[in-house]
Amino acid sequence: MQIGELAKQSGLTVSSIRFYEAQGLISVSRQANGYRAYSADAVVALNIITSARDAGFTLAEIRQLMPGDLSHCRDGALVGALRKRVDDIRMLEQRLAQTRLQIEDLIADIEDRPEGMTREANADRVLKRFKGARRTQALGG
Amino acid sequence: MQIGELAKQSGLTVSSIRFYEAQGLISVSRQANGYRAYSADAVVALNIITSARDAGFTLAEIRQLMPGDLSHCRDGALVGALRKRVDDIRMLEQRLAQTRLQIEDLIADIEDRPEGMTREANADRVLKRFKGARRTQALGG
DNA sequence: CTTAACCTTTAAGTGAAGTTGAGGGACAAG
DNA sequence: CTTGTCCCTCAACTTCACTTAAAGGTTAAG
Repeated sequence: MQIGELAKQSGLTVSSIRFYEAQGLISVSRQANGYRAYSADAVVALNIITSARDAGFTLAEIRQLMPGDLSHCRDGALVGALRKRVDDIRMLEQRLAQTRLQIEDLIADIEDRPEGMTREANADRVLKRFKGARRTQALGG
Repeated sequence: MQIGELAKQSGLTVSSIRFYEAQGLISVSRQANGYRAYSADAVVALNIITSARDAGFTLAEIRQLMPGDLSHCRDGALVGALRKRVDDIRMLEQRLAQTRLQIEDLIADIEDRPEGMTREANADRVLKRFKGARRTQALGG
């Protein structure tokens, strides 16, 4: 598969794919003419990258997480790579769940202001809930 | 409250708060000496902005969504956008969970290698399953 | 009156994540 | 052998979300 086809299948632009390669997130072999030659795995890799990015991982973080080439894994190495993938997905899931809970709390706070409560009283009420709920906010890693 | 105090209470920097103001996300009145004068509501507003940003909204989007006055939060645009984001995250979580289960099954399968099968034959067997399993993955979004 | 900790503005700088453009090569169809 | 559509590299540009710097005003304490 050439880069244009991969772009279509992954929904990314050609330039983004080249950019990800330059950043060390993916690697690729070349045809005799210098064109990049991708296997179907590349679509999966790009989908993982996109999901991770959507979940708030930086490209630098994703570079750490991405296994090199799954097809070169043999026996123990393959299981190792798969386990690592499972761990990565678990991390992603945790981050997503946390973000979602934070938003759900926020919606509840916005909507639950009791009738007749002053803005200031509500602000206090909301603040108290925030301080409890928003401890684990930082996305960095 | 002056801007330094608001920065402490919100966990943002003074410069971020001024930046948000310059971007039209918040407004503020002034003391006689020109200093910004914030009410307790500002802390809540900044927490909403931070949550929305963590959820992937750009500042431009947040500017559209932010109610001018917190007491009119029921107006719905903000809550509606937040709910949609929650739905998106839920879908992503489901896909990730499914992918993870597939990989975990696969690991179990590898470790269950039939007696007498060479490691290489097993790797081939597993890789074929892997490619099959990942076809239904659709992590993107 | 000085010092220190606040605050003000405007402008420029930074880092992440790409996008765009220049200048060219590869290759199939007519 | 031109035309068109792919592809290549490399460098510059853009957008977003801030941060930092420069130059100075305000206020309380000693």
